[in-house]
Order: sequence, then C-alpha cells, then structure tokens
Amino acid sequence: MGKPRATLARQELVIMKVIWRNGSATVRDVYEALREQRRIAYTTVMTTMNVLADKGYLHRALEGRAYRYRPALPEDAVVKSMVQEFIDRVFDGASRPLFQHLVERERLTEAERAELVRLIERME
Amino acid sequence: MGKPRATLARQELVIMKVIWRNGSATVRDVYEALREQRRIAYTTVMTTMNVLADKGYLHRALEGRAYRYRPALPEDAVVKSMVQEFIDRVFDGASRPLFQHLVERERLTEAERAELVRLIERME
DNA sequence: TGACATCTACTAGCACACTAGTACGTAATG
DNA sequence: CATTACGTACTAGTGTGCTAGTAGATGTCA
Repeated sequence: MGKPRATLARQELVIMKVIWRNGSATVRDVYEALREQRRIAYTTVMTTMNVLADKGYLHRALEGRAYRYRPALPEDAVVKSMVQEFIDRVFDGASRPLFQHLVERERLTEAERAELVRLIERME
Repeated sequence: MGKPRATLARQELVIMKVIWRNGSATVRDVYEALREQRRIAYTTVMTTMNVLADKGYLHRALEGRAYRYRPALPEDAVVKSMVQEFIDRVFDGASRPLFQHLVERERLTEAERAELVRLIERME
C-alpha cells in the first residue's frame, strides 16, 4: 500500500482530479471522463489507478463486479503538499519569491488586486 | 542542441542554480559545490551538464582543457516558466487558488503581510 | 446456451531521470 | 620518461512514468 509520500505524476494528478470531483469513481468513470479530452486506453487508466492505490492516494472496494475508488486524502491536503514541495525545490523553501513571481506574472486588474489585498488582510 | 522546452528535472535544477549563482562554471566547479551537500560522482555531474547543454539550458565553450558552461537563459525566465507550468498542471491555469494556498500556508506576521500588500499595490 | 460486454491481472515496451563505471587522451610533475 | 591528475566520451544499470496489449473470469442478453 505505501504511505502517501511518493509524488503525484502528471497523469496521476489528472486522474485524481476526476475522482476528487466525483467523490468516488470506477475505472470506467475515469476512462469516460478522460476520453472526452484525449485518446487513452481503458487499461492505461486502470493501471494508473492501481498505481495510485499502491502509492496510498486511493482506496478501493469491490462494488458489484468492479472496484470503486475513493480518495485517501482530500484534494486540498495533496495540493498543499505539492505547493510545499514546489517551493522547496524551486525557491529553497522561501515563499516570498513565489509571491513576487505571481504578482508580476499577470497584469492584475484593480479589482483583482483589491481582492488579493483583502485575502491577505483576512488571514492572521 | 534543442531549444529550451524540455522541463528541468530535480537534479538538473540544482545544477542550474549553482551555475546561475556563479555566472558560469566548469564541471569541476559544480562538482565541488554539490560535494559539499552530498556524495556524488564527478562523471554524474558531467553527464547531467551535458544533458542540460543538449536541452538548450547551457552553452559551453572550451577554455583551456575543460569546458566552461554558461546559462542560456536567466534564472528568472526559467523559474517563471516553471511557475507557469505548475499553475497549469495543478490549478488548471488559475493563479488565484495558488495565492490562497500561499497565504494560508504560513502564519504571516503583521510586517510580512504589510509588505505583501505593498508588493501588490506597487504592481500595475 | 452461446455470443458479447465488462472488468481484472499480468506483461511489456518506450522514454527519461539519475547514477556511475570504463576507456582514453592530455597536461603536469617528479 | 613514468606516474599522477584531470577532463571527456561512451556505455550502462536502475527506477519510474506512461502507454497499451493479452489472457481470463464473470455477468448479460438475445
């Protein structure tokens, strides 16, 4: 099974998003959802979902003929640790430079800027 | 040579940071620097630096007996595209949720919060 | 019941990241 | 000149992410 520490690869994250959105899902559910975006084999989805279960990101339980997969962790927690890992890797743990990049990244409108400030003020 | 589009792997980024910091570097320079942190073989560093040159992140020129490597792009530009890629991958292109995570991530002091606000206000 | 659909397990190939060894050349040094 | 140090090219093994095929079990339906 493995405690959730191995990182989420690109496609794995895509699949996790589908399952988080649905609450739970079968391989077929995810397959259908991905199918709308691009060509992919049913077995590819299945393999990846089993990898996710191995990594500890998904739990599965037999339901009728097929397995139903459920997230082991809420999206928020996983994303949080991904942000942390990114900050560690790219900015050596300092979040300020990331802020800087974000602010510079896009020309914010006055309203967006105001909302951002409000967001910051609200925290403590 | 290849235009710089392939992504920077973890160790590749570590090496790029050393070179950005120094302006330029030989394999030995980088080797010595990494050596301070952990055990690594000289040839490992060399191989990775050549990969970086292949990917277009480094230029190299013979200088005496050894090659001297220089960044093909400034750190800022590379980090910027890494941030962009991260936002696309994790937040489907929306930077607001990342802001949210950052603000929530750490208990900011009053001074830090004020500075952040100043940072935002300064942008246009 | 026999054909078809669904689902799982097992296997496998390709790419790349990471690591380091081997071979070989040249420069320096005693 | 012989040995040592340094540098490069070439080769290779391991891990893992991504992809999909094949085999086989079981359920469904005409």
